[in-house]
Amino acid sequence: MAENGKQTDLRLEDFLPYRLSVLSSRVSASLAEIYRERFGILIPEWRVLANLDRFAPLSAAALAQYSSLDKVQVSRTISRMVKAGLITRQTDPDDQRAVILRLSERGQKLFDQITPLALAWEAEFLCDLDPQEIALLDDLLARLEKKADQISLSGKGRNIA
Amino acid sequence: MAENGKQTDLRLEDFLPYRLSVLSSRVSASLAEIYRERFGILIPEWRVLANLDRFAPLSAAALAQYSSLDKVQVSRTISRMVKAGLITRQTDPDDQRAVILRLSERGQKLFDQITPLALAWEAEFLCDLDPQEIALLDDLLARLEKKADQISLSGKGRNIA
DNA sequence: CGAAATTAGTTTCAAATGAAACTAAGTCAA
DNA sequence: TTGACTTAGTTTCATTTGAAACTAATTTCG
Repeated sequence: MAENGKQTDLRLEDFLPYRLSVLSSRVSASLAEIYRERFGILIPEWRVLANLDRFAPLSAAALAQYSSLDKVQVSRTISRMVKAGLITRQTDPDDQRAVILRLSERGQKLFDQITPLALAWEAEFLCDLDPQEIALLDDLLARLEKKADQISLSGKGRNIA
Repeated sequence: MAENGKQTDLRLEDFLPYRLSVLSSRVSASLAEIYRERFGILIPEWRVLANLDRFAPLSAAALAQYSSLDKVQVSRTISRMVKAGLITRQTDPDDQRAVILRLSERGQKLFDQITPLALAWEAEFLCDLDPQEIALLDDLLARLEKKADQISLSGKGRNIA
């Protein structure tokens, strides 16, 4: 974040990639603690719950897409969640390679319990910003997300998960 | 990011912790590729270079503080960098437990080479925002960083790295 | 002083990660 | 068809990670 126009030194704490990394890590760590302590799940489980709540039935590949997890993570996460009775996994009759994933009743209930806490955490996190500032942040992030997509894509054919 | 006031559903792609995590991952992956391909170093190395450039001489503990790395990461990173001839590590004569870390000439030269590319990457990343928007983003992030510190600290006595 | 507690940094060990290999199923084209 | 190619998801294996244990040095205070 070049506060001044031509910056010759580099202050790491002003460098946007560093700031995003530190901020994101702290935010994730704080939320992960809630998910784990109160509900016994990890962040990938949370992402799966949220996406199946909205989009089920979903294949593992579609779930990976929606949740920004790679296919190995998805495979392991759904195995854990099936074992824990949070989701159901059945073979797709139209394509025996694929699985059809849905929330179980237990998974739905868990998601419904976590969601208010997650939203409350977010609200608390944003409580010093007024609605206009939140809308601004939303817009700025959306534009940076778009830019990051461009940059990622230009970085050869890597799949960014 | 509750665009609407009382949100009953949860769209993961609007959930700020998720957005930060995905954005940060992509940004870090893109930069890490530059560091690795063109200079053969990892992100922890980059953080060490940047902090020693500004603050050397530094102990490992101080470096951990400045770079938001935990002490194990710092220990391993400085070992790699000493081996690669990028930094020097000497025992502090005033405290034989502690080390005194400095950039070597080679490390300084490497840092001076990487910095313009890192800043150029950041400039490219931000190129769709005008200076006023960048200042705004800077301010919003600073406030969220402060909030994240509060939340982290309140989460018992965990050391957040 | 000298025993207990603390601190700096390293090492160990068990868990998490992800690239690449793999299995099984489906598609395509000759 | 049927043999080559692609795709879905899982497993393997080597690497990365970080908490906890450890070593060595310093500080505290009885």
